[in-house]
Amino acid sequence: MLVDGSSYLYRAYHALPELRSPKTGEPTGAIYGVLNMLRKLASDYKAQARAAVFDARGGTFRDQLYPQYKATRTAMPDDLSRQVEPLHDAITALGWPLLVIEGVEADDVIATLVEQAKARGWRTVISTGDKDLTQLVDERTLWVNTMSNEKLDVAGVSAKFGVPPEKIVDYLALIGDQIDNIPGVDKVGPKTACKWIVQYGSLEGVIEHADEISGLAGENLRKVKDWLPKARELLTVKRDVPLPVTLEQLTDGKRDPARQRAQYDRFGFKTWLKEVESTPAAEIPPTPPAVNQRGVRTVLTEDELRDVLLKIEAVPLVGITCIASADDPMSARLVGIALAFGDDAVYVPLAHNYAGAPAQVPLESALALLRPWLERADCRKVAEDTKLDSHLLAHHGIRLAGCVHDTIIESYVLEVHERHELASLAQRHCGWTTLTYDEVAGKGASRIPFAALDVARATEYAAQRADCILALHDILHPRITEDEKLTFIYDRIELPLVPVLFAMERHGVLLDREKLEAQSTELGREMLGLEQKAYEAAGQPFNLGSPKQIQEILFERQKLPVKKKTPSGQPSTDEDSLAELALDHPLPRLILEHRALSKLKSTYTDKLPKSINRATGRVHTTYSQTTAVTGRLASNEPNLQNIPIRTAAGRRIRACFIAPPGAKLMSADYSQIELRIMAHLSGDENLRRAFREGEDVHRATAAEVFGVPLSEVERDQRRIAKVINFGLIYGMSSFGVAQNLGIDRGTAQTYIERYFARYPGARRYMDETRARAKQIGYVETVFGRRLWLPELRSGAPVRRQAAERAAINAPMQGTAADLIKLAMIAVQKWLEDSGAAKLIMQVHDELVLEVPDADIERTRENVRSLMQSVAKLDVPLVVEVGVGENWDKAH
DNA sequence: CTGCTAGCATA
DNA sequence: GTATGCTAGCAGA
Repeated sequence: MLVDGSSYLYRAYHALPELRSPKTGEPTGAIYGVLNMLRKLASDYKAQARAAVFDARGGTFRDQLYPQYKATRTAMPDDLSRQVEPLHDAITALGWPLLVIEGVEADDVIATLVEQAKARGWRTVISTGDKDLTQLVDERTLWVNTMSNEKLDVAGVSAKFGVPPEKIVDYLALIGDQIDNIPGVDKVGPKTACKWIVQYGSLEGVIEHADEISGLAGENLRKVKDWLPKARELLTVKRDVPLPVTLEQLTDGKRDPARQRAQYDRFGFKTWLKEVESTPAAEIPPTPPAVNQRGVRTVLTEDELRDVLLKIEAVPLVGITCIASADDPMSARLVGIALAFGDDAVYVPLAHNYAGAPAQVPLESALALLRPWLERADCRKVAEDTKLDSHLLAHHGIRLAGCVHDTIIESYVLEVHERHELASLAQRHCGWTTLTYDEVAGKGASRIPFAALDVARATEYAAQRADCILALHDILHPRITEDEKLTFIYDRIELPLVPVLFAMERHGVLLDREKLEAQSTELGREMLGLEQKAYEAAGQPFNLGSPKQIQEILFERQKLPVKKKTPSGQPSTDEDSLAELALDHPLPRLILEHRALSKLKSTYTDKLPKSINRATGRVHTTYSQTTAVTGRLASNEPNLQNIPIRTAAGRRIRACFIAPPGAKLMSADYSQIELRIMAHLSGDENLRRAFREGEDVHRATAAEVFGVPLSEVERDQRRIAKVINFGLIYGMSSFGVAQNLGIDRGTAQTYIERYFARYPGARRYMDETRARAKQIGYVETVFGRRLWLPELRSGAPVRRQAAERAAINAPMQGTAADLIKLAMIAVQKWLEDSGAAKLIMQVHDELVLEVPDADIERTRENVRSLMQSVAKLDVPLVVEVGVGENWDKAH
């Protein structure tokens, strides 16, 4: 709730009858008017953060931009200026945060806070008498004039002014602002301004077509067209002014009844005075913080634990978090459990083992007591990373159940771009500064195992976490349920996926350790040979793994031409540059070959055997469900989603992913999933037909772009078409396509134009996506997963264009992610009900299963049909399934 | 030991 | 041109 105090100050002063204090004779009308408004707003809207914002005395950056700014405005009448200080006092006594920032106007402060709110996914109400601020309205930002009771959302702004919020500044620039002394076009008022903007799209459009506009207005337009961009700049609110506060700090302060009494008495506000006097200070409820923090205690005996058990069985939802002995989920063990319920937050230490540690409930007896509650599905829990807690408890033989919610996932669904770890969430949503793991356990080398941590300190940390989990859930979950689309993503996709990923991680993948080690040896041998040749070619030995040394040898000693530079201005030695140099010189080729081998050896053949879990003999990656902003999963420690496939040497590594005796690996991958989604989203007839008729889509594209029959498409033509198809998914430019194909920009542009001529629906879709995203501030997948892209409105072209490309790509990449997640849930369900195979990996558009030999045919057909029928798009979904003794042969 | 850059593996 | 994670080298603490 952001109130433009200054706009109301003037309006209240002029609109209300002159009012004076019977006691002191000082003017009070504006004070009364503004306070009255704030009272009304406070009762009309419950806000998580609020501020009354006023202009500061003195100039702003706009005066520098335009010396005549507000030049015609007369000085503030004395009767009004005398009311400013008392009003500010009264506002703070009311408990409202007050903002008066030097050098910028209230408008800019409000705009900046609106941006902050948007970044947090919050809704905002701007209360102001100033129509200029309708430029800030969007799907989550409402404009209200509390004096006239007028409310405008996006549709309201368009209806009132005839132009949408993002065109308001263009519109205002044409009309001008008499009050601020910003001239517009003479004889142009709301009607003409609206007409022109609708006709030419924008202020730029109007200026471009100035010569075509007839009549007096047209003449006047031509006179001032060079001025108009500046007028617009003056009228555009700044959304990024530095502020001394963030939204989290704009919570209601304490009301000060004593000060209120003194003020109201002095001003002669009798009714309010009575109100304050009749409510004893103690009874005035302080505005509650977003949530109450719970009482924290340590549970050290079985009796206490039994007591806790009675309580958690009686409450509808318990916040739970397990404390682990180590970072790696598969080797960590339980050190303690924290629970939050009702007014309590408790920590049950179970394995603190430092000298002098208090006696604790023995792990085994505690788990025996808690097991029924932990394993019961109808004992409802909310955790902050259910998958992690499930692993920890599973090591101790407990199958955690009843995790009906997960705050990390709630945050991911609501605000994918934010950080989701608990400390950030608590700060953002509750305004709480919490202990972090690094703070209590130390970081880096000085980190101590949690089991060595003082129980009191551990309690503070752990119980606080459980407390935050429950509090955050109360804040986040309602925001999901009030939105049908986000509810689907949360309830039907993300939450049910958690146990699927848990099972995959836990089962793990089998590697052929000997084969990998043999490859390491062989790669090392080949690298040595290349090194010798490289030293010879360079005339001296050097480190082939050092870009810096390569740069010295190639560009300083051998004086080879620099093809491109790194972002830091160094001559680049990346693959493209070296490949170009390799055409004329021997050394770059040797470096490239060495690099390729070195990558495979260091990242894969050396590292993968080290990641085999000693206890299980398998590799257990961790899938992060809350990393990728598009909705994809990410895999780490080790990353199993970037195992090589393109080169022969790379495929040998893939061949080291094997099935146990009596089983095979099965790979099921969606064919051209993102292009199919584009065909669906864009509705392009030509593209849809190609997929419906089962054509090779790159070949079909080549036929269209090069105007040849399908059967006569040449290899090179298909290759070019493929690059364009991918470019499309990435929000391509001619520059990117040119770069990729090694052709000039003009030729690339010609290809793209021919493409769009043959697929007009695709072009329309791209344009509409960009425009709509800019208008509403976000893009979404077919299933309603939402990505906010505030940079779409950035003034910096590079950032804005990057956001535009993300806006094009995210719906396609994200819908693909939604689809395969739904498929995983369906496949897992089938496997649990009637299959014998195990899901073991996901690589964005591919699922990998470990299948007993006897079950292969059944599994193949069921997995295929489940994946293909997971959703009904406008084009068929096609899944290709392969089976083999290793991952390479399964393709 | 930590944090950064350059480079490169995947979809 | 989209989205990731990991490694080696290197500089500074």
